[in-house]
Amino acid sequence: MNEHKSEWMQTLRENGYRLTDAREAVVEVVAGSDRVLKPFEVFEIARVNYSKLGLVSVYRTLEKLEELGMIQRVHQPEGCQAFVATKEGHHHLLLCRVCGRYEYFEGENLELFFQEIGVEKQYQIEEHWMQVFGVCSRCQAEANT
Amino acid sequence: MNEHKSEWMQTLRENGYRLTDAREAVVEVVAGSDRVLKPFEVFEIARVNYSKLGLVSVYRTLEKLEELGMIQRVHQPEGCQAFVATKEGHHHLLLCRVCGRYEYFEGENLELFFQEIGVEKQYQIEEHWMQVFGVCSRCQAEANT
DNA sequence: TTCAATGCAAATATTTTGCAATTCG
DNA sequence: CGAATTGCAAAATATTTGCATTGAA
Repeated sequence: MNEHKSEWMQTLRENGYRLTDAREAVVEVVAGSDRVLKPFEVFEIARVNYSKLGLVSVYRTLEKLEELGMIQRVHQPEGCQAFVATKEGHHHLLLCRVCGRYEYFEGENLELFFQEIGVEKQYQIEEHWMQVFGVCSRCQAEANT
Repeated sequence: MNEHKSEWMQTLRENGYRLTDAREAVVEVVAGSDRVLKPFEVFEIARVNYSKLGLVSVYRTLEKLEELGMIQRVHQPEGCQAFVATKEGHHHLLLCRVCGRYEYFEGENLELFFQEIGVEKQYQIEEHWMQVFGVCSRCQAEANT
């Protein structure tokens, strides 16, 4: 998972941001997670390794990571303040309602479909969000225990 | 648009809720709107006709309308605390980024597609969200003025 | 050495809760 | 009448901002 970490730190530097301990701590947690994380969760986890970390720096770092397209916001029934690492290209999210684990999937002709909707409804389409919720295999297995 | 109003009031009554002036004011605004509305916007608009209305009653009424499936929450880049009237069956939302106007569209084989994703990824699919953003024809026209 | 970045505390913004007064049925 | 609902004020949450201090380059 953490192939992302050095890459993200690199990108931050390239965009004129300094590489601080606080940023590294946040990047490490988010880049290395296979689950959706809320700012406060990132704070709690990152703080284990870097106790000086402040919650505000978590918010500020997440903001930059989102701005640079490394992470994206996830919308869930329980709230919309969680993030996941972005994947190259345009992909869609599949989320486990129980544990928050996530995966990406591709929607072949969806782009075309949305363009057609735009023509039909006379909207100039700009973007689309798609998320699918369910229970991942591990959580299904656990439920049967 | 306000074919909904009496229908919603009816449904509230059928579910054991009382028909109060506060509820009527909120229902009238949300049922009659062709745009996405935030709780505070509902409050401001509804208050014009019913000045005694409190913001808390708006929240509480919206909660009930959502619970009974008459309205649904909309997720947007700027926030996720807006609501629209629900449409029968499962439809997807097309939203104008500029004015907040909304329309529904149908996704023919999408259900099947999501089931397939579930099999492939071994997820037990429960629900999906899809929203498309763009600029509606009226706002496009205005931009050229 | 310089200025971006930090962490704290305080300020905002949003939503929820407690409660006495009101009102629907 | 009695219970559900209201609106206010206060509390709880979540996020942002101001600012003196720290630290990366």
